[in-house]
Amino acid sequence: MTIGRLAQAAGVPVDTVRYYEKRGLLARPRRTASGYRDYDEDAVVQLRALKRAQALGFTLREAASLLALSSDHQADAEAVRERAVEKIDALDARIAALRRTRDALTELAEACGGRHTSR
Amino acid sequence: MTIGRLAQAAGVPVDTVRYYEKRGLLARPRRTASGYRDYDEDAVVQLRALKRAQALGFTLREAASLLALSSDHQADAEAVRERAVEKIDALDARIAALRRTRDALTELAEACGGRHTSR
DNA sequence: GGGAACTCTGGATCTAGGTCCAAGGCGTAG
DNA sequence: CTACGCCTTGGACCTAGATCCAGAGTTCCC
Repeated sequence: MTIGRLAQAAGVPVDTVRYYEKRGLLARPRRTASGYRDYDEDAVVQLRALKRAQALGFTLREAASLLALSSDHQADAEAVRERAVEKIDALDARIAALRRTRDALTELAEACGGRHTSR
Repeated sequence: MTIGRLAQAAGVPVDTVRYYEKRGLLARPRRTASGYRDYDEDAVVQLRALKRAQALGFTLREAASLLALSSDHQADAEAVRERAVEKIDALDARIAALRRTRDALTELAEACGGRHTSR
């Protein structure tokens, strides 16, 4: 699969794929005899996952480390588990903070004669 | 209160305060006869709130618009309520997405012989 | 009154995360 | 074989969000 097809499949510009490779966020693909990058289906999955994590507010570096976590098959399980637990705690903290903001806004909406049913 | 004291109180560099003012994210303070910015206590609260929202992953512009929402006393209540509800929906979506990521990591941790008790 | 510490403005510089050429080499349909 | 579109690299350029000067004026404290 050429870079153009990968980009299309993942919904990102071609330049972005090359940029991620340069930053070390995406594995370097094989090359064809003529030097073209040659990707497989896994690359689409990885690229989509990167973009998803990024949309959640992680930096690219963080997003990459999240992905690396689940695909690192040679690290020993205990180490992976530890890093996963750290990430989980960080996520919990963020979720709690967002919830507090949400609740503050709900109060505001209600104070404005709100008809926004609390979920 | 001088810019230095404000910065200190809010835990940000002085340059950042001036930068926020230039970007229109922070109200322009009065000036002393000699031209020094002169802030009151409200500025500390505002600045802290800005930083808190930013830490949650909002851009500065978004953070400012969140704050504006609750301190806009001349807009009519209904309009404020509508905007608040929009923000709430966006927050809910983000919280849900973070929770999905969190759950995926929990599974991973458990697959690694996890002893991380699910909360 | 002297000096350190603070403030002013304007502009240069930095990182992250992209986006956009230019000049040239492939690949493929007709 | 020729077009036309895709691919290559390198480097310029862009926005957001700061951070860091320089050169000059102001305040504070002993």
